[in-house]
Amino acid sequence: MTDSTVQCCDLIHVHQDTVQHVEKTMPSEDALFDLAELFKTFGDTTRIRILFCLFIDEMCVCDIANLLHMSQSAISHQLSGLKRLKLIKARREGKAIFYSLADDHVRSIINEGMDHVME
Amino acid sequence: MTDSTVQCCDLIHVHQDTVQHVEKTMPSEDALFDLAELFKTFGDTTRIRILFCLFIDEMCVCDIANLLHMSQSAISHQLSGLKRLKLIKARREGKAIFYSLADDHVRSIINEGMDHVME
DNA sequence: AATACATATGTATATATGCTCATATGTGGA
DNA sequence: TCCACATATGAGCATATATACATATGTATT
Repeated sequence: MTDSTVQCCDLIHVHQDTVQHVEKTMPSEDALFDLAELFKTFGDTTRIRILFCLFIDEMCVCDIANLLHMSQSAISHQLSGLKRLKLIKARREGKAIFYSLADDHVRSIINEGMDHVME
Repeated sequence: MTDSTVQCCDLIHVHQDTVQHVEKTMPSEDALFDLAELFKTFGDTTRIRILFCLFIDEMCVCDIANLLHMSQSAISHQLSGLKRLKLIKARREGKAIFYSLADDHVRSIINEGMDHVME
């Protein structure tokens, strides 16, 4: 029994080739962290609703707050997180700051999830 | 100014047609909840790593626990959540219970996310 | 410069969540 | 039936997080 063979369940279910295959295809710790952070971001109805708003058009903070019936602070905090992950971008116009989707990848990920939920 | 026109930012940025478009395309509360729950599930490195294991082959609980160097209890708890969302399915074989992906949709959602993270 | 407005941000709090530990359930063998 | 093994599950704890509240920052107008 080698290091990469896992002994468990009284039998050896996971053999060396499977273990190696898993270890080869398992993303790096960094990639796993980023991936989890991305999905975690989509894992909140407020953020998803914000993104659905931006699917239609760019909007300023109070536009979104009004549309979603939420406080300016709550929306601003969430926008800050979305911006940190580069899912949205900001554009200043006078006193207002308009947010829009950074790229269409966001849309396709969420649509992919929606397809699964709706089926 | 009608009900569906939002007054904010001293100017009316969001006009009636935009508001209506958003309200039309915004999924129902139930759909938003399910969607968030789905992404929330992918938003944890343990669960993502479990799914990456099952991408390769079906595995029993202690297989996964060994591979991921985690406790049986922790893995079992997470598998329970994944099963509740019908992302994985279980098959009993004697004392062991083998888990596998419920469908390939899971794979495509995660791959879509991975594409975004990796670019 | 002073004020008003739009947004950002720090802090606090309530809730959610992931893991551990202990224990229960289910299965097969002696 | 008794025991060992694989898994499931309930409770508790530590951490993470979403929002509210208060306040700071940045911009335009007068």
